Amino acid sequence: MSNKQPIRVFSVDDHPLLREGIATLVNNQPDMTLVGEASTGAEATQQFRQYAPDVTLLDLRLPDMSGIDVLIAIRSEFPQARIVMLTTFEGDVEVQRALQAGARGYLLKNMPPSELLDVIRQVHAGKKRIPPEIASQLLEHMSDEGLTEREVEVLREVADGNRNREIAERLFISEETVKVHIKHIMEKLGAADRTQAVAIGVRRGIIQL
Amino acid sequence: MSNKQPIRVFSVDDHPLLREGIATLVNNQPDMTLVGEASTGAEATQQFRQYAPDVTLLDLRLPDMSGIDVLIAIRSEFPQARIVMLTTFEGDVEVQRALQAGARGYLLKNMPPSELLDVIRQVHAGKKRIPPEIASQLLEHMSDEGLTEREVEVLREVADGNRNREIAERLFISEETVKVHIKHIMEKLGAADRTQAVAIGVRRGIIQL
DNA sequence: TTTTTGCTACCACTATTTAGGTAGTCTTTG
DNA sequence: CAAAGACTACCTAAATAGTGGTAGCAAAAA
Repeated sequence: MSNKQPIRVFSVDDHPLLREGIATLVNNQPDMTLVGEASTGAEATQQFRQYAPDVTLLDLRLPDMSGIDVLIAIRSEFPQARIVMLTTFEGDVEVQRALQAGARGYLLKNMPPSELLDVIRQVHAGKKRIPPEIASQLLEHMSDEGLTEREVEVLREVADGNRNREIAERLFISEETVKVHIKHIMEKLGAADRTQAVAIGVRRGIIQL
Repeated sequence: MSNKQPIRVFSVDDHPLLREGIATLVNNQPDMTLVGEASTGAEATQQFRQYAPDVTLLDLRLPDMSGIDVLIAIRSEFPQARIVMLTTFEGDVEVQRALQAGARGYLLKNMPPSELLDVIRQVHAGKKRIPPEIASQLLEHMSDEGLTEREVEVLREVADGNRNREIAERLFISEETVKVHIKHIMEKLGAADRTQAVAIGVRRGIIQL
């Protein structure tokens, strides 16, 4: 039973050097082959159809679109697709959304290669694999249910240095309503003021600067 | 004259996958050899003495210390060291400090491998090499001379959601002085309020969340 | 259908921030 | 040594932000 088909791996990342590293690593494994590479979301969905990989390594941030959107696009067409999200850092909001969207694994790019190989094998075997340090982060913020769409929108305006009156004009609502939104944002994020709300929002990946 | 010694390259980065990619790429060039790798600042300075590389690729963010501090440490011992900074993103403050500290090149990690090889060869030949998109960013903010140490300190406190009174207590100065600092910070960064000052500070790499 | 959630809006009041100016001390630079 | 920059401090006044409570409406969920 040692003559199984190798795991067909597909890598999507806009860092050529990192792709090169993944390629070298994967192709050095007897039970894996890298079948394709893509550097944008558009390429990714297109090449997925072409190569039908067993496991896809998908960067969270791509030049043309969010990795999560790519994930959703691929899974809407291939619901059985096994996709592992790869990212440089740890905004827990993104993790949560990725898992809800059907990611089978989540990896930080600074992890040892053995970890990556392990996750590929586990995910290929049908399991899910999320590293404990990420999982614990998730649990930590399960309680504070996320911001609503509108609240995120307001938070973005706040981060741009707009005052409440300006935000009101830009979003076509009253200044009082803006205050209400900001109050809720601060409550949910546990922020003392709007500035810390922005800081926390960035740290958690709710908004990006 | 085709039988030159190969360029001895040394790579310092805490991302194993990226190091693997660099290693593969460099070792595939006829005129280069990778002579060593390090993943922390401590390892880096130690191994630099050991390997005496021609060109060093140094990540800006390392787990134990800033890449700039490593740069300074190495160059204080080996002033002729040719070091290229590598980073994922573009906070122009860091670039400026790295160049002032004697970096010979500055590269974003998402650049094509050919660019990396090009920079290695140019820097080895004694030239400096900064990509135009980074150089232009530098010029853009040359005018607004940077924040002072104290101002950066205050900006960090602001980002933590502290009010002026709290910042005053934490820094053992009067609330009025805090106001003055924040006023100067906003002027220098071109921010409309403290919140935007934090946002801009993060974007420029002055502070990190 | 009743309940909940999200978005909207207003009021009153307090707290905080921002803008403007002046000025002393110390260190670094020319 | 004079000049410049950095840090400190105080004052006044206006603008903005934050707190707390009430409430209507529509859509989604129970």
